[in-house]
Amino acid sequence: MNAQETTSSGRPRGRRPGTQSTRKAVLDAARKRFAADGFTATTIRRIASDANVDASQVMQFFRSKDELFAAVMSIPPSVLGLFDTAFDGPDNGLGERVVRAYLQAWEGAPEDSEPLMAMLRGAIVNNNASTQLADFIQSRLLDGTRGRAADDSDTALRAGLASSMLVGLVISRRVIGVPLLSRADTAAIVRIAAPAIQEILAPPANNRTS
Amino acid sequence: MNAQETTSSGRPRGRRPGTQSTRKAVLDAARKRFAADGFTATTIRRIASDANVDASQVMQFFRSKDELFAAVMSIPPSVLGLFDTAFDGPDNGLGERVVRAYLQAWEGAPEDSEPLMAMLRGAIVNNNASTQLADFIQSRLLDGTRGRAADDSDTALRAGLASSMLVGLVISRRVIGVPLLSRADTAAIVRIAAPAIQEILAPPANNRTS
DNA sequence: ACTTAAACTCAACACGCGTTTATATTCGTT
DNA sequence: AACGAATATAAACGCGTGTTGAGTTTAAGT
Repeated sequence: MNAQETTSSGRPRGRRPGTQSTRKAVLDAARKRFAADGFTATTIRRIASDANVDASQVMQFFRSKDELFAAVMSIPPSVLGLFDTAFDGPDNGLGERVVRAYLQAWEGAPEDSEPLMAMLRGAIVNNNASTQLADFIQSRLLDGTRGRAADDSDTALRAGLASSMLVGLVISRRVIGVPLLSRADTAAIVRIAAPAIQEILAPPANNRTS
Repeated sequence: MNAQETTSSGRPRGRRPGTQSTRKAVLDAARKRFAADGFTATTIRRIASDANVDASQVMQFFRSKDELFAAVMSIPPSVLGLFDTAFDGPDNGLGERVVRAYLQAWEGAPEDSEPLMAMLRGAIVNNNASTQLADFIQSRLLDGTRGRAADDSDTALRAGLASSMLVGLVISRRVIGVPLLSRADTAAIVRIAAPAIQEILAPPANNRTS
């Protein structure tokens, strides 16, 4: 099955897939909506209307709301790069670089932050999103901490812990909207949070287990 | 208006309010459901069925889904006490006591943790919940830190920051379900997180601003 | 010209939701 | 016994949802 009529020269017949401009428009609208309103509150009809497209076209390109959401959620490479480079350089200042990386990822350019916000908002309601966010929290810092200190069994735990705490900070600022935290500027937050994260990722010897 | 038929002795007529057993059953079922499934995924019909009650009775006792949710979310006094007492004692060990208080509040007895879980899960979708959680994050630690250190302008910020981070930890463990963090036992988490929180709430002098 | 498939439009379906209305039953009070 | 409020039951309403299918138009191939 799935056989396609071919000419003698083996080329497919019929109209060729055009510019994917419509698909792109839908994807853009979906990313914005999911990031702003969350998974449940976002409707396919609304996305379609935002993209000036019929709702059934959305279903044609992406096969369901879940698949559309999954397509929106993937973490942009530019964000991954942000975290990778955060670990370059000496232990000294590690906490600050990591905190900055988190804040920048979630508060930087819309193309970067929207998928992350969608992931964050969706994680409570959508299984796909919570798995993805769990992966993110669990593994993102691992590369950075690996080989940095004596490789105890709790290096991974430390990485996950720091990550979860920083995600909590972002949630409070951007999702819940705690006034005190939303209002505070990046510099103040970095100043306070950086030493704490440093303490977790590269603790002084007297706090370590082994 | 709202006048009620009264007898000559001024007492109201008609059947008196009975035991509130049904209302209580609904409230219990709702608390469990909201905590487990979140606001949107929880339906009134399901709550009613859990409580062996007709859905329209739920509407009679609580006037809407939102009001029912609000009734469920209030933070239990026993939890508030937990935080109050966490700040008794010396600066030394403050971080550990606070971390323990958070973990215990969210992982202790169901009567304590369910409203908090409902609040957490609801905060993404329900305005009421996010306001309540914002209040919680912003103010819970304030009492504890007040008067503890020189009362800089950023004492409140430090309190909110620590709170948001610990909430992030709880979200990762209990809502998102990051395997690494869910699996880890309380002792390990306290050991790693306590110094970081201590660093935020009662930082060494060289990290402070004023 | 004719065929094929992609892109698009329109209308409808089935379902579950929060909520309302109407009606029946219980039961303390007069 | 009669009343009236508290409580319970049953059926339905209106709406928005994700999703489907049928039909039309457009573009690329022979």
